[in-house]
Amino acid sequence: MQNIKPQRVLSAAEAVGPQVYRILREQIIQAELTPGERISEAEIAKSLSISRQPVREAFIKLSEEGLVQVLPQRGTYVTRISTASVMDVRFVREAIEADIVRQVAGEHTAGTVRELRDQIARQKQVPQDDRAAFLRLDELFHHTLAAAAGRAYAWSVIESVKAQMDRVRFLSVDDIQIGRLIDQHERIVDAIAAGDVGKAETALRTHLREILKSLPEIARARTEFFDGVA
Amino acid sequence: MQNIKPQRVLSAAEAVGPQVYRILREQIIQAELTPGERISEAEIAKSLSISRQPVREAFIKLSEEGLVQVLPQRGTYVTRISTASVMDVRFVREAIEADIVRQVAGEHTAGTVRELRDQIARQKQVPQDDRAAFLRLDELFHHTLAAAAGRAYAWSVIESVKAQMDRVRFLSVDDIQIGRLIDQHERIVDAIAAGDVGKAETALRTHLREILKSLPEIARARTEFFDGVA
DNA sequence: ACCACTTGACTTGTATGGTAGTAGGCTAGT
DNA sequence: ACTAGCCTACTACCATACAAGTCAAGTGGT
Repeated sequence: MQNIKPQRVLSAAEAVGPQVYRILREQIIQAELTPGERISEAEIAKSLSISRQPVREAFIKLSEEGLVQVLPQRGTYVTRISTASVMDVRFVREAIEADIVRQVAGEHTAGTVRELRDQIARQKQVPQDDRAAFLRLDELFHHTLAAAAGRAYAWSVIESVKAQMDRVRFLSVDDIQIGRLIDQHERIVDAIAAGDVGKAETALRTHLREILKSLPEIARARTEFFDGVA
Repeated sequence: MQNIKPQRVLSAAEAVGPQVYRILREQIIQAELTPGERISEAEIAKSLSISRQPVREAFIKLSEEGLVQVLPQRGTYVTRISTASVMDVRFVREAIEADIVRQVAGEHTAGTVRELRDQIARQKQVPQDDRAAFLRLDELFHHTLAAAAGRAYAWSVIESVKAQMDRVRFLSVDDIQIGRLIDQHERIVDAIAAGDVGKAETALRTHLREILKSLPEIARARTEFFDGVA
């Protein structure tokens, strides 16, 4: 007798734990699981028709990323966003990407410049209100920079770290900003094309500091998502 | 030779999983668990008189750090050191620490300079053959720099990443080097004391590139610890 | 001699049971 | 009415049982 399962959302090809991790991570970043919310192993396991063990492993990984807080024998909670930790993450990201972009500018190949300019063109076509789409393209842009420098590992470090930043970016409300961010992308690529290492670096650092400007405003507007220690 | 008594080596105050992780991590870095060696959940669980579950969680974390490779239904192996991944990690570390030392030099306080010089004095007192002792002091030195910049989080990222480098450093054979490393420490601190941001940065970058000089030699001398793709 | 196949002892992955600890509501006692 | 203390329901953590895959040695047939 075939056991007809209610359309399994999880792939059988991969271990279940990592899949649960990715699902929850996505939901936290997109604020579907709201900061402060309590989540439980048993509940999520039940909703996915799996056991508690893989869920537990996902919780552990999320807690290492600072997305949830596990209190033994008490419960697990989605962390509130901390402005301090966002700035910490941003610092690390800027440091790594600064060296990446220096390298790209130093060995600038025509191919990558063309690719980057192409991406910028696509960024401009994104409708003003579709923030998620722009964020995906922004992600791709930075990833492409890392790939062009042959720094796949460095990018993986950034990825594992930048979730805290992404949560904030997802909350951003003012769509006007997108235009400015694209301008900054253009400045970065221009510097790379010109082979101007210093200018490329400062352009990138400026770009990644943009979040600092909007952060206080967002924290004020969405106090329920942030922790108290401003 | 069966080791320790059934007496519990693990603390009851902390969860068992993280403790196992730290134990195994230390053993891998110090090459007590040799590259290529096969380890099993059940075996380690038995030797520590615990169940497989915490060991499994430790394995997962080690695999994320690239210290072991988990092959489902086949086994778990201590990874061989890859020169490529050592260089990848080094790149990330240099990028982060460069920005840290820039910051420290920019806001140089007399207290930290004194502390750092004090540490250098202690480094000089380490006997030539006690490499482990020097490595501890070197670790402390870099950690102090990060702390002085108020970058505890950035340091935690470095720590979670630098295991691959530490494995190599532990294999270093020539004790002569230690003197040179201490000289480099002094140059870094001198630049910080002088408030010379640029000089401090280049001094640190030079310092962290030192490993690149010895790496090929070590890889040649200990081929059994390294993977083939040189 | 050689090869297809079986078998069984491994491995990690998942499920489930048991334990200690916490939190908050409820009861019993004042 | 009020409070101390128990009680229940819940939690994460650990242990144990089961499932599924891998691999190599062994077996029987050709």
